[in-house]
Amino acid sequence: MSGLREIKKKKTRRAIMDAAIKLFSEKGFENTSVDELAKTAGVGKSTIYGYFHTKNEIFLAFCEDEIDFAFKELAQKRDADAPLKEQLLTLFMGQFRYVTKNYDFGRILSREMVFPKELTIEKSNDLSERYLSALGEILTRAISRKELRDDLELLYVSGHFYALYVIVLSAWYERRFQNEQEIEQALQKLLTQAMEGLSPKNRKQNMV
Amino acid sequence: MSGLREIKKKKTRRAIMDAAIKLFSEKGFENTSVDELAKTAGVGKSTIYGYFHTKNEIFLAFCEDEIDFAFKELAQKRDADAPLKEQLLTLFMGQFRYVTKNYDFGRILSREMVFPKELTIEKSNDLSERYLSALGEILTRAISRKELRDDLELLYVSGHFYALYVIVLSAWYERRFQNEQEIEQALQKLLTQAMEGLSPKNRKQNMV
DNA sequence: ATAAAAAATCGACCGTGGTCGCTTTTTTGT
DNA sequence: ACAAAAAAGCGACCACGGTCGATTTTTTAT
Repeated sequence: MSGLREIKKKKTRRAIMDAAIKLFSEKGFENTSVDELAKTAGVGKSTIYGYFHTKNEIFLAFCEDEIDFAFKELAQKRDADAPLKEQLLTLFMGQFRYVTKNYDFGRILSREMVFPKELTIEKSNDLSERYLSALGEILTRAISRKELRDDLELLYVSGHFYALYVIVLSAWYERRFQNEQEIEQALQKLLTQAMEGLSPKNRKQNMV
Repeated sequence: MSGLREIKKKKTRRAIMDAAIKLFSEKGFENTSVDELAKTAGVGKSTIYGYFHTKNEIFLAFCEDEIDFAFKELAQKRDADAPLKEQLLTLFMGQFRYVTKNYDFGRILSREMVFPKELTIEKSNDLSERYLSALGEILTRAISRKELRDDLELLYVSGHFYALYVIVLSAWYERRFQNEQEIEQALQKLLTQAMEGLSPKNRKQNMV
């Protein structure tokens, strides 16, 4: 038979992840060494590297779980028929709060998601995909409500909004904003700009 | 007198930077160790840390020089009265080419610029400032030519465009695009979206 | 000119992420 | 049932980034 090996692998992986969740949550990513992780998981150090390419990749796996949770929570409280801008604001602010709950946590995650290293591209893309599909869903509904142009590629619209979120997050890490409120205002302005357009030709009324 | 100390400091700094330029260019950032840097510069290792907080910060200083050069070059060949979109495209594609000349180089620089660590925030912001002011200049002229709305905060418009550039760069690092041409097309689409707006209300004609 | 204070320099040292070659466990083929 | 092959596990080891305490150089004050 051949199941045994697979079962053990699952178990080992689980043990590593459990150790990661415990230690990262307890003492943060940077203060947890791989040696410690190995010891806590009850495996050898190189065993860990048989399951993950780098320490950062362990972190991404850890985030996957977390983000899953955060998204579910968000999905619950979000109103699928609220105005687009409002929904985007809720989504992004939720993510912002989650990501910056811990300063370093957010930076590491963002770096890895936005500018991944070769080794972590795969894991990183899993995460990005999740963002984009959450966005895509919101946008599709907005299109059908005629709140959004329907002549564009969805991915580029998602990308556009996502870009604005990323730049605001970046500004936060550059210390251009001090608090959540400033972030929200900035996001608001940028979203409005995106909707109305930057060219003088198009702007008219932005009433109903 | 008191000049002596300052003079020596200048010299030491220069020596470190020269070593950095030499070694980073020769063998790349990741393959150059600080020990090596110290030896080449003819100083002790900790001396280096008296001038820079981290290895990454040395890298940023190195980039400052490089970017200076790249911008100057760009400024020469750019046509200050070309259509806005064209100028932005030239600027961003120039930066893209420069930044991705070496894969790792670009990633490290981007990470540090977009999501800086506390220690490197200052240096990182110097660089961002340079981008934003280059952008600001182009945009100001575009506003006076009525190519751009004049009722917005300049920083937010710069930020908006910069965001689009960053997201395209990110997509490149995520391997969503294969070559320069795809990058350019994507950038083009996004810039157009930004100008025309994403709301169905505003879009009309985009002729003269 | 000289001594005390301040600043700069140094390399031995530390903890860490990641690798290497060897050992143990599981699978496959007969 | 057994041997050979393959996979998974291991911890000693390495190279690197960064720190520390002691030492040297420069400045300041008298």
